[in-house]
Amino acid sequence: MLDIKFVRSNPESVKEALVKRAVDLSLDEFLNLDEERRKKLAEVEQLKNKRNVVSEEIGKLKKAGEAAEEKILEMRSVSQSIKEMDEDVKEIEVKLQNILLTIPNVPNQTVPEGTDEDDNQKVKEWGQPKEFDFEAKPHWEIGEQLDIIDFERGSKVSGARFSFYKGAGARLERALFNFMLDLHSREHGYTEIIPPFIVNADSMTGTGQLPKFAEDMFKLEGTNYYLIPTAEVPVTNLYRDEILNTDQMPIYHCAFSPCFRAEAGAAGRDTRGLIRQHQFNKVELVKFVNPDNSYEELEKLLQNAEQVLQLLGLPYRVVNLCAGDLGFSAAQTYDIEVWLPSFNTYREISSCSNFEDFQARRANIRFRREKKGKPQFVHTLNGSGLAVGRTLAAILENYQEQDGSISIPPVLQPYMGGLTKITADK
RNA sequence: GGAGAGAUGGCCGAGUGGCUUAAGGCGCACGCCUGGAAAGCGUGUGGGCGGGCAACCGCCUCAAGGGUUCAAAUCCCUUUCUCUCCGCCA
Repeated sequence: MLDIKFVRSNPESVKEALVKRAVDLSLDEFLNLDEERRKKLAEVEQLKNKRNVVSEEIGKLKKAGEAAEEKILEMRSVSQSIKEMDEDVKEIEVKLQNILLTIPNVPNQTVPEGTDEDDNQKVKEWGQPKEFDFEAKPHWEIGEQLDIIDFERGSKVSGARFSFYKGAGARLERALFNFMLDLHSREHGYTEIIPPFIVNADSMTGTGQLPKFAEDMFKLEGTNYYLIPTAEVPVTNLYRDEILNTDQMPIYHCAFSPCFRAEAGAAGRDTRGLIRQHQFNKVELVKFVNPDNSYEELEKLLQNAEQVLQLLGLPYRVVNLCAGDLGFSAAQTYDIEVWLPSFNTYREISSCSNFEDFQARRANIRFRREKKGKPQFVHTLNGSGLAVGRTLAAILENYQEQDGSISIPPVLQPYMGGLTKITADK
């Protein structure tokens, strides 16, 4: 959410940002409502002041045993007017809030212009895509042939975009997220969190999923609960409505969670394999930092996520998302894309963003620079570190051998009980 | 799930319709005192919104939302959360 005072005093910058993002939204209604609200507010506050003053007089008159009927009658009608005007103001405020909640964040200065992913700016490439001297198989075929992933029974038991991990596949998944959590908590200074996997609507609003993206999520029928689409939601909302002390900042959390996504607009896309599932595991990195250095923190966050791929020996590239491809809440985002041989291309495996104070304002997360200073909003950042299912897919594809087996990356072998290879016969 | 009790400022805690612009204490900040410190004394000490260049002024805020009243922390209703007991349960 943008600061209403910022929108009021910088309408041109906001309009420019909307154009840059190719979002069709007129600010004029908002600006008019804002002016109307302030006008009515001044009027009703003046009446309330009168009521406060006169009510006190009535109290004194009554105490002194004097008549106060006339003033009481007058105040009765004043109170009625206040009630009506309060309703008007409230109505305007609801409208303003509804608009404000649907205005996306302003992209930062360095975000490249562009309308879709083709305009994203390549920042770096790491590793060489491996040349296979046989035909590289897609991970779903490998998974089925090794009997470590079962898509068919996933469909039977749940539906499309669900799957079972089995045997060495289940163990590999577990090895991956344990490896990631150990790396981030031991080497990178993140405090580990296991959050609730179900949250309320306030939390979804705090991070920006609601009100605009309700159809992307699973809501539990008859309740106010949602399955989380990422650990970002519960972990960012950890400090909702709190004022943090400077000495506890910056806060780094890493969190494991399953993620649940309705994939409403993705019918027909990535229908096979692990790339686009309704449920997948992810290790998420979340930071709460001082606004002064949030962009340094973004670079460090990106490096922490990249490190996972480097240690796993998976080739990847980093792109700086253009304005048109940027998520609703983000001011800047780097995507990390891993090489998938069967797709013959790079696919997103992590998204690292600085939200500046956009989420902090929605979720009301503040801090004080000095002990007696005014509270101000923190900057929040997060990034996948990494999406576990996609990482597993990347390992199956990049580490496949001609005989159909999979070699286990050395860093994972301790997590696999020393196993170095997954073969069909086991 | 059943029965009951609660929710007041950073913390503890008073307050059952107007003398509360939330008592008192703790904590914190500043000052006095001191060679320095402690103790003591004094002053100050939440958040949001609106107006104003500012000093400052006004409004709102006693879990949240509604209601009664000229006037609500206080009375009524709803919701949320916490605690106790019972039942069930990984």
